[in-house]
Amino acid sequence: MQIEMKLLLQIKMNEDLFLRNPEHTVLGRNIIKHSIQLIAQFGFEAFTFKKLAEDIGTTEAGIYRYFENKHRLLIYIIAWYWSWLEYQISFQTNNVTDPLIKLKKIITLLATTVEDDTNTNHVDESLLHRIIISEGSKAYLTKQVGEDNKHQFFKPYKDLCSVIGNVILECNPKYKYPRSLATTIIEMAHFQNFFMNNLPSLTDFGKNKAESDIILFLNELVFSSVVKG
Amino acid sequence: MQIEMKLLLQIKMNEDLFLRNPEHTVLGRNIIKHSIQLIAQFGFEAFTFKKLAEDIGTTEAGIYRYFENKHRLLIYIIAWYWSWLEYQISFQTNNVTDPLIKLKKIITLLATTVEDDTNTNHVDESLLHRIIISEGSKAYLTKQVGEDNKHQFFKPYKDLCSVIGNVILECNPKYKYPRSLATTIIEMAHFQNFFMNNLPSLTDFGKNKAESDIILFLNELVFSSVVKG
DNA sequence: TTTTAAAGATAGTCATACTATCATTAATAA
DNA sequence: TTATTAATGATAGTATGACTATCTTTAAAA
Repeated sequence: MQIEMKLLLQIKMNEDLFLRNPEHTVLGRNIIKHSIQLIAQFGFEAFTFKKLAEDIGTTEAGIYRYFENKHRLLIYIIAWYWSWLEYQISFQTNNVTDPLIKLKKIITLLATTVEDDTNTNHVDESLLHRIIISEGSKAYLTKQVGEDNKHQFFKPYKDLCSVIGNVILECNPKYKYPRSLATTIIEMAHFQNFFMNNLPSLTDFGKNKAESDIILFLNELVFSSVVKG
Repeated sequence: MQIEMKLLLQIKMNEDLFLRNPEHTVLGRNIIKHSIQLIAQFGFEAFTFKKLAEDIGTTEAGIYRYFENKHRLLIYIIAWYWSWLEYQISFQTNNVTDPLIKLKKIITLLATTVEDDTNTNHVDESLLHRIIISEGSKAYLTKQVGEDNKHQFFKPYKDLCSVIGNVILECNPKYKYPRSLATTIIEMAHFQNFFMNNLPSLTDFGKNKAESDIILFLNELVFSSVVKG
């Protein structure tokens, strides 16, 4: 018998997002796992707590003990993703001194389809990445955005934006729009992907449908404005 | 008594979007008018045909005679906006020979809060602009995007993208990503506005909250990559 | 062994997204 | 003018979604 050593990555989530911490119980982790699967498969609009409950083999009321409503659950898994991604970025750009290389690496990480991270048991990052692409902006494009923001629900996204903004400033301390450029990179990494696969004539990647082309576009866009005379 | 001359702007809409043409009847025009008001006020999620019917003074069934469901109605008014905007752009850049000036003008038009166009009676473009900002991407960020695309529902958006892409190519025939840059301009003109007003720390416009700053950012972004050595 | 927390089971409320039907009104054609 | 048809009004009804409430069972901790 072999003893397995496994470093489990735990992400600390905003307590206001849930009624009962889903990380702490089997049912809770099942809720996260199956909601990621269902939202990725059917889209957020068609996703209901009833279907989720059936999928898990529990009841609707059981889900409501963890999450107030499906919007909170969406914000939860999306916030989780941004936190995880920020960790990935800090990990993968560790020891990189050249900020230009760092920024390039970040763009690649943002625009590349993620593989499932085996350090997180119940979360399939590859599915989550697809959710971010098609549902990500629905987290904040609501009338409650102000309320949700007061609860700090968007902190992971803001933190990521801030990290990227700082790397941009390292590249060029005089650049005037580090945060707006950061959100542009994040949003466009995902929108161009969505367009490429669903409305290809809105992009220049219709033929190849290659993520690498999106990365080239973003690099060209970012480095022309950040690095110049 | 004075005879008023008024040029009424009529936009030809995709027939598949409606069951009965709303432009042709009083009730139809009321549906458009009031849905724009209600969606702008309460957001698309909270918008229902029942509320719309009550607002107009008709019944739910009455609305269903014009639109299959609220998503089609959303696509309708958004498609209308893109068509109207393309007309505005062609009008306002008419006789401008310098493509750089043309592109600058386009960026300004995209990022500036619209005033109500008195050539369109039942449509309040200023409200529509706010809808585009917070609900615009919900038109296509769905699982039915493929089906809707087959119906050509996104043609006005694509046409606008194509127009802007061509101006970009006029500026620099060698530029490799005219369409992706066009969608980036369009989406960012609206997302930066939304962020500025709702999640300001995601932008560099939090202090002033001025659209003019968004325009400066977009100009800087676009012209650095389009025009260079 | 007692207490408590979590989960299961079931029921019920209210709103939303529709569909169906029949009567009324207004415009148009014979 | 009347007959016909198109649009609307009025009303009802179904299925589903988004919850809330309550009661019982199970499992873990004190």
